[in-house]
Amino acid sequence: MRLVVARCAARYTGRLTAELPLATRLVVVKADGSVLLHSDGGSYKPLNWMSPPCSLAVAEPDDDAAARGVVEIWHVQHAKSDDRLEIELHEVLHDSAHELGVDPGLVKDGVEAHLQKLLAEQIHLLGAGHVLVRREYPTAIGPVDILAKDPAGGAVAVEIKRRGDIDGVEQLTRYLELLNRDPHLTPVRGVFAAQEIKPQARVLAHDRGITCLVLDYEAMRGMDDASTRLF
Amino acid sequence: MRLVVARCAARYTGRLTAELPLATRLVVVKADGSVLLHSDGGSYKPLNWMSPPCSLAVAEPDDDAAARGVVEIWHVQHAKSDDRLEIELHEVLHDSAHELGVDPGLVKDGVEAHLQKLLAEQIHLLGAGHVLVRREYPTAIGPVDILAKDPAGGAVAVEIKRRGDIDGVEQLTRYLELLNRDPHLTPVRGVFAAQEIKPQARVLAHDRGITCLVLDYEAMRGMDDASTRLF
DNA sequence: TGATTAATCTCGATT
DNA sequence: AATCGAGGTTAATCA
Repeated sequence: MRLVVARCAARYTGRLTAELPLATRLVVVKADGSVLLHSDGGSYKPLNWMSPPCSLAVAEPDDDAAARGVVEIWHVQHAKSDDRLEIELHEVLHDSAHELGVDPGLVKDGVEAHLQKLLAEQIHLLGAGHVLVRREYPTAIGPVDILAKDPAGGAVAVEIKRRGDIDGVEQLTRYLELLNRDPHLTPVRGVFAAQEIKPQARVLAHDRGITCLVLDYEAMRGMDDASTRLF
Repeated sequence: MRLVVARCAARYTGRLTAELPLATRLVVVKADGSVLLHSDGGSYKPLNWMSPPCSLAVAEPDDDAAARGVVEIWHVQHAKSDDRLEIELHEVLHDSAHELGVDPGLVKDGVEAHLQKLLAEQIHLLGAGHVLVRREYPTAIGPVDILAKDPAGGAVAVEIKRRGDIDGVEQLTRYLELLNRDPHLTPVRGVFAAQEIKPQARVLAHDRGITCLVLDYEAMRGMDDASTRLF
């Protein structure tokens, strides 16, 4: 990886044409030849970039460009399309190269999946006497996280989220609508379970007759550890 | 902007939880405190990041962390949510800071401008035998996008929009009113050209005797590429 | 200003 | 390989 801080201007042509006026920016050249142009603000999206696979060719400026103060011109050409990025370097303030090696990559911890597993094992958290029917109970619009039965034999559909937001309630509502069309299941009660439930979601859920259940992830994991330790 | 190349591990908690195992990466700290963790591959999206507004606090490792080889711990906390990014630095290979200043930002060449250029080059899209008179044909209330002549020698005024809405038709109507006062031009026919024309605009245009022309940007760009490749 | 939509989207999963 | 859908999306546009 090569890091260059420089006063530069750039032009991109491809899906669209765009220009970057002269300013001081960070230019990152990754091992695969891809290039990122970052300013000192904004979010993670670069001002301009070239995705791999691409090639980088460094050229001397012609007389005209040199007269404008250009020191070097970088031509970054995409390998599979005619997308190109042209960077005019006017003043290089920093230039360093680093060996980074291959990255093991991001490991996403499926807290939501874990919560589902734990709640299935600790189904009594829905209330005493509840019984698990199954996880990932299939419907036409996708599986419901958990289907259970309450002590009276009534069906209970559970939607699990890490953060309980309005769209989670909407999702559960759609499932309930479908499940209630099944004469063997109806009436189906809804439970919206999450580590944290937003006030708006709570109001909407209440309005639709859906029960809210706040899950204590740490406590549930503790229970899980305790039970596995017993056997 | 601060650039750090380091062997590091990271953990994010927020909408989801995710971990980055120990590896050598680029850490970018922008002026607004936002942080990017980049590997030496992939596209412009960082492996992990924190968007502004956020704050960065550097802490000494506790004994346990120090025993694992941690030199420094960075706590990056989002200002408006409980999103947090924790970076454990194990070995700092590079560390430099740079003053970048404010960036003027990306200037996208408007699709509308590009459409005008393309339609001027592919003026036959108005119908066989049409000839370009000029782009940006001046009138008292501003320039008409394109003035052309049809095979019979009649003047054609074209208004180009990305999204054809009612006010675009109104605008073209005003131009036509003015142009038709010129005895050398009148009668001037109107063409309302856009990538997409709203039904209301289409009805109004038809009512005023204005022709609607839907432009296929991709196809027109393809034509442009083909023609430039020939010469 | 909040909602909606497009993006040089990216990224993973599934067909 | 191609397509589909979600994203800690981001960014622009519209009401």
